Amino acid sequence: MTNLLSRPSPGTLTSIYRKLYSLYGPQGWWPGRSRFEVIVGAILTQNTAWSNVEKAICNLRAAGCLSSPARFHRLRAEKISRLIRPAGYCNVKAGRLKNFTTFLFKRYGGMPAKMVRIPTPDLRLELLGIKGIGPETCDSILLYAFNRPVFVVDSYTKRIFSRHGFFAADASYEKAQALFTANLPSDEHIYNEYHALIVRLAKERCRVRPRCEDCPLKGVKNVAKDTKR
DNA sequence: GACCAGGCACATC
DNA sequence: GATGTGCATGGT
Repeated sequence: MTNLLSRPSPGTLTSIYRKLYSLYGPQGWWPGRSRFEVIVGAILTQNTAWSNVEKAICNLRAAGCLSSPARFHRLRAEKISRLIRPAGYCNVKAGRLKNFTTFLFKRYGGMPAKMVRIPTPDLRLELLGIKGIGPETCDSILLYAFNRPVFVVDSYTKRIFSRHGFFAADASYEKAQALFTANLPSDEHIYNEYHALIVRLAKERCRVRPRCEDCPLKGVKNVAKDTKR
């Protein structure tokens, strides 16, 4: 019971990573001045272009709302909604941000730094328990705000790697994630760059030329043994 | 005017 | 469990 179409040859995913890294270089993810700001960005970027998230974050910064979680937590949802308007879904996201800060204060006294001592699997479950934080947002927070070696699977990753036969297009989040964690060293730096590089690749090429002949992934050997679906 | 963008929750079947 | 829909704005 796997959605994997084939098991990649040893080193395949590493060589793709090297290829992308040599092509694009370090991506410098995640832009954010604090753990809290990274978390806010992770929620704001749900189904939203980062350029629009930046506008919302600028508004929050200018209003002094990101100087501390406490400051943010005191804001009313209506005010947050106004400030994050450029990021879209402002009412929904204002609620989600409030859900997170409510959790943060109830569980950790409003201090993200206190979350660093929690083991990754436990922290993951806690975050997933917050309404508005799904697998991708949760893993983005773990990786980019807390430097945990958790691979983030987004729609680009699914689209690109299913097209190249690594897993079925309808593979679950966990199955897709397992492909990477099982075939890469458990290294926060690699996961950080890999995800960012996939996004870069998708934005730069695949949207324009979905079947481009010079795709960087083309020619990378994937296939060892076929396995059942 | 259509489509897409660094998702998620909820209702329905 | 799978699928469809609402949520919203800004750029191309």
